[in-house]
Amino acid sequence: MPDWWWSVNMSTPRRLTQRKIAELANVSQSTVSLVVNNKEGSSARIPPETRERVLKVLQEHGYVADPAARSLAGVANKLIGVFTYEAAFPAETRDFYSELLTGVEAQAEILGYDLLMFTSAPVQDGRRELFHPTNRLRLADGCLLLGLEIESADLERLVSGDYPFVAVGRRDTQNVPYVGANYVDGVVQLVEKAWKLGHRKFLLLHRDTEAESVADRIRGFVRGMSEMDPSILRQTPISVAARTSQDLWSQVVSSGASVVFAEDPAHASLIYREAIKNSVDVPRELSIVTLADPSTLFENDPDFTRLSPPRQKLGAESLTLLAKILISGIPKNTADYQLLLPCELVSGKTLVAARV
Amino acid sequence: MPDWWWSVNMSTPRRLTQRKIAELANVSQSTVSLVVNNKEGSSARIPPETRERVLKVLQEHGYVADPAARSLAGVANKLIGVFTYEAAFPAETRDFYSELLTGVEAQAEILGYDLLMFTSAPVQDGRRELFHPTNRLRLADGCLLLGLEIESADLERLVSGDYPFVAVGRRDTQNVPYVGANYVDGVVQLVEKAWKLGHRKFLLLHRDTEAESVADRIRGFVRGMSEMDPSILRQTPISVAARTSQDLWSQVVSSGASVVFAEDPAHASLIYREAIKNSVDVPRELSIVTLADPSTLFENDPDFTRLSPPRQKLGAESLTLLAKILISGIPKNTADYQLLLPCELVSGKTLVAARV
DNA sequence: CCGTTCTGATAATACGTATGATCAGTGGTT
DNA sequence: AACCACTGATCATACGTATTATCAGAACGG
Repeated sequence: MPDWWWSVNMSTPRRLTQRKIAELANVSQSTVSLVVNNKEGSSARIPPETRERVLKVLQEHGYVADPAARSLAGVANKLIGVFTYEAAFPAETRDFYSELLTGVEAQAEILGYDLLMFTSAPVQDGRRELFHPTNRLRLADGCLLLGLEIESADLERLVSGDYPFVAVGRRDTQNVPYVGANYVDGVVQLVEKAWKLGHRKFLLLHRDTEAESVADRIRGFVRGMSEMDPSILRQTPISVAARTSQDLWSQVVSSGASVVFAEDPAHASLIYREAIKNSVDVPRELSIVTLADPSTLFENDPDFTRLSPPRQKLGAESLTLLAKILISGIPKNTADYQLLLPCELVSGKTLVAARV
Repeated sequence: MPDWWWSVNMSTPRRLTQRKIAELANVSQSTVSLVVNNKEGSSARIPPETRERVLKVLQEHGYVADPAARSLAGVANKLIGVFTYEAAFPAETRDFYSELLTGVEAQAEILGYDLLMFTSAPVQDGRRELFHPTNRLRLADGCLLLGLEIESADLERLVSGDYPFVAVGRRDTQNVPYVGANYVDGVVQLVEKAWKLGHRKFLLLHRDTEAESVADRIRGFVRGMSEMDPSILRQTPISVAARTSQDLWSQVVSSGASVVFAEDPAHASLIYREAIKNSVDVPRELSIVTLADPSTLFENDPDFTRLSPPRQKLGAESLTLLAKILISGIPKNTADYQLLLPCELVSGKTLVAARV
């Protein structure tokens, strides 16, 4: 950060304030406030004439209340914070966040919320830090948390701090409101489907992470396999995907699998390319299934048979849930505030009957 | 103002305030503030012991200043508003905004700004309205304006209202600070290049819009052509692109052009497909040049020879410029605050020598 | 005519932070 | 002793809005 930075001085051009409106309309500041907020009833009696007069002045001068002052006075600001553990827009992370944000944005538009992106959070080890000395969480009415992995410590601190928030994606941490994708059931279905197509030799490759969304998919795989045949499950390799393309391929070959479940589409893509290189026909000799939508970065990918988490809907529903929480207060029993949305199953072209 | 406004009540869980810290550290609130803001000098004398003691309490309780209160007290909030005339994240507009926002976000991270996306602005005729009764422009220190077209009225109002802002993209309106792409010179170069390759029959198709960025490209085309040969320019059609694929194609055919300058990559894409359909070889029989980067939505596009506006850089530089304005105050002479960045010229594969 | 209720509007205050003005004390100088 | 310079810290106030309590006057009922 450049060092002239902190010298920022808001040479505030004097704001248009309620007091000035009051002077112009020949009333008191209180009256203006009451008119602005459309109050009426026993405690705020304003006859139509006066109201009109004030409204006219307000209109003419394009008055807008200072949100900071409102906030300080205890009024919600219709401001939702959005925290992403990684930069949200760059190409690498775009596929993941962009869809979610599309949903969030659309819903924000509908519900009348503005979005506060916490981009100033200092980056530590490639990840943004939620709780830093100058975090601005409180500026927002509540906050959405996005990220493959979310620090459990952060979640606990938010919960114990009574801060209204919603995590996007299922979370293991206690009392965390979230909206996630139902990966378990989705993967179970995919396993069933492959099984019915005659596959018996499976391989599951997944990313090396503790993320709940990945764990859920593994869980779904295990459940699906054990529903089909527990003894086969026992011989089925479930491994972290290798780093290099070649190693990945040898994982596939040495497993002897007829169908690979690649949790990460990027891995599916690499495997597919290696298959071509090694003259292995996909899907006739090897079926590939992936458990998320592929990145747009990988062109020339086949139309993978896959699980498609409803990312836009996840974003939209998260915001809706947060709005609910904001209105009805922090929930005691968060179980009511934990939502799982079904994944779509995309047929694609990379899963066909196993060869006999 | 909508009437749900007041119904949302922040059941504020009592904040951790400077006063409480003060009690715990046995000092006054003022002292805490001074420590928090790291003040020193003649007007704020705090001996190391006291400072340490206060810092320790601050640390232990994880105190964070209320941004609303700070803002009210006149401190800049390091908050930059981002206004897009269309939704920023959806696929249709993603190509345009996403690159810009990537740059903005990266720079915001560097300069320590948070971003406020004005998503609550009501949509009128498919476009968001900047000045609406509940606009929250003032919540931000300043604002970035994104959009192919920007209402001149909005710009004037911002200027006359002394509101710090920067438009992304060159603007005709007086006294508007902006960071834009130098389309004129870029297109001139492209014209020269085509000319040197022997092309004499040109066609320029552009979108039907008053947007400055489009006008600049047309201007560049005209300048380039007239530098080559004014008499040929006079015979060169410069038209609004037709709506349908077929009409577009007949525009191309009837012009007899050996090279088409398609301002909008989407048009280039359609023309390319029609060419294939009509067994016209691109680029050997028809060269195609486009004046922006193609959308990722159109797959199977060739590698168009094109002008590539530095969108990420545009975003980053806009934020930098706005930051400068915030520090040094609203400029009187905005000429110093109008920046044009050079476009990159991508060679691509769709412009080759004209047939003799 | 007096107490009561109702009406229209305002005064006063709270929200949490930043900062210029101020104050009490201390040590030094003439 | 009177004056000054300096230190450590606090007081008081401003920022703009929301809201409660209050007030002056009118209308009303007995």
